[in-house]
Amino acid sequence: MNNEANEWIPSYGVVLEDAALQAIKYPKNISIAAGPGAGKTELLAHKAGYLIERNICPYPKKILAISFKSDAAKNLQERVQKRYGKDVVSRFESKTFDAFSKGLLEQFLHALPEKYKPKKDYKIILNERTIDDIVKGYITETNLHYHNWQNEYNFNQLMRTIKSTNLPLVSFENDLYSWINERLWRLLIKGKGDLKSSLTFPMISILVEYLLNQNPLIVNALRATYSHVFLDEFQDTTYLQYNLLKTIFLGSDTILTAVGDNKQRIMGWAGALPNAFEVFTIDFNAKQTTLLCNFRSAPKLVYIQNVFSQTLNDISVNVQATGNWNEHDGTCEIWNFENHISEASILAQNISEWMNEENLTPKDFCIIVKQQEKIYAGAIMTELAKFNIRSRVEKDFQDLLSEEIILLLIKFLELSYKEKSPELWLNIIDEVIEMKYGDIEFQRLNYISIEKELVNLLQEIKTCFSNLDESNFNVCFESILMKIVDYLDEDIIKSTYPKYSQGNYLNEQIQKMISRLNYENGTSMEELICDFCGDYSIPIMTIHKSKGLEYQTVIFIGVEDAAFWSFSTQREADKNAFFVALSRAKERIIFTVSNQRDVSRFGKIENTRQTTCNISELLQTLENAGVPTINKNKVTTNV
DNA sequence: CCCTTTAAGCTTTTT
DNA sequence: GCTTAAAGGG
Repeated sequence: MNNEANEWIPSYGVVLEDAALQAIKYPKNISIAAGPGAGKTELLAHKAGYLIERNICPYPKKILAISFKSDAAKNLQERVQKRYGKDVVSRFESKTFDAFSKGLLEQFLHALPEKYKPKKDYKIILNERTIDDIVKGYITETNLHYHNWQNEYNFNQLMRTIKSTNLPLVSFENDLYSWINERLWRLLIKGKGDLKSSLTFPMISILVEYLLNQNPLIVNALRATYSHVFLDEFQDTTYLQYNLLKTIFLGSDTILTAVGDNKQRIMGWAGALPNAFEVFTIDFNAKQTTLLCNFRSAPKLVYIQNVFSQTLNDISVNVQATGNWNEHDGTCEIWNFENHISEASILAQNISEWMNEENLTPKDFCIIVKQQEKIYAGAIMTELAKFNIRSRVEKDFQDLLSEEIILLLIKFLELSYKEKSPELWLNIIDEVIEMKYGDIEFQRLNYISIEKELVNLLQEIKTCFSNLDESNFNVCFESILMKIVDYLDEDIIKSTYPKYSQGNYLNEQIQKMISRLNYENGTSMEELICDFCGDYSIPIMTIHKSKGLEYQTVIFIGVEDAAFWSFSTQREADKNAFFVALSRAKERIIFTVSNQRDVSRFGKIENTRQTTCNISELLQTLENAGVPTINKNKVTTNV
């Protein structure tokens, strides 16, 4: 067996470094520090393949993979499918922490005591601000100690109280927050009048934690279901999530694999544990290992990342650039400007030249800012437009482009102009069969009539689009999308993806999509969809949104005190953020600094460099690694 | 009405 | 840490 295990190699001809192979085969709890570009998704996908193919995760046991973002969860699921196929992926559950706990709550709702049992059709509260109105609108009791309590509590403090609630509920009349909190929980769990039973995701975690503590049999069932658990982006685990993890798996035979990078811990302000890996290693007696390859960045950039990572509060290892590179490949420079106007025009000029000389497309670039995309990238968007280069703030599209219904609609629209793509055709047919005829036996399906219906739909889409009333685009396009929704059947969409049953959510997403389409007279369906998917635009985003992504060229605008305002209080977090931005680039990264910038949102041009937080420490580290600072002030521009 | 104090926004995910 | 609007006091 041991011998056999040593001979195992990853599928698909993928080459993994030794440390990764060891981590895949290690039979106990392990934590893996995987820096930028280390191939963490690939590692987990192959570990899943190894465990299932080798029967180390024996049938009918499963592997559970928990991520924080739905994109990451989906990505991992798809990678396992791609590398190891249906048999492996059918026993691999990749979901987000919230999806996992929501699933548990719904599956075991009956086991909760009546007073903590939400209604079956409870609503999810995403926007916590609405809780303020609920408290003021629905809690009518009076408190002897706080006659005017509605105006005496601090909203953020109340949010913290909710998230640190221990069940069963206790409340003291003379403790304002516990008093409100108890009433709020009861109110939200059961609803009142026209207020439906409603929960936030942190509340779901707390309820599930309580449920499991009260019902050891459910815990045992979970332990028996999952022989292995993968934890992705582990540095971002919150207190609630970690507790739930401990409640379920601590002391069990289930083997845990935690992957992540302390150096990319940028969610601390949102409640991530300060030392998740440390705590995990101790609690679960886990072995620690570190991956040493970077498959993303050119050698010079990896060198700079190594130097920078030594200034971070984490064990520092020298990572090796891996791939088809020459020793001197990679460009990193700091560009200094007098003001944001010259900065924008010089950058746009350079981007245009790079596109022409190196045959790059907009998607090879990314403009990253610390925060407030429209303020920091506003000027460059205008300048790029003068070169006929499109750019867009990706935030407005990212959420929409990860909505299941939007992805479905896009697929149908794509098929209406890509008639000769058998891959897309089969993919859609598969999906339609699963959604509409999932419970019908394989042999009894009438493929011919299913295909015929689809052909009819595509024909209708084409006819409708070619007869489009150009002055009334939104209405006409909506009718096209509604044809697809009708074809799939709204009720079936809602039962396949329950989130669309909530309120008007489905329609809202469709309306958002229509409002973001860039139609001018004569735009073809293909151009419309490709544009919507971002094929023609340079993406503009914050560091947080860029995490996990990579680009040939990265432009970081505004390495200035005014942008890194939290640097004096959140030094580590901001340094980590800077490291995340630095490590997005495959071949070239330019950092810009401007003496003046329009950052006030009220049209006041301000000095952005000299305040008290003094971010220049970061630039100094780069200069020490040999990064040149280039003064771009001499160039004359029309201001 | 003017002055001081206080709070919120700034970076965000999740069915 | 900095900016701005809202709220409270005299």
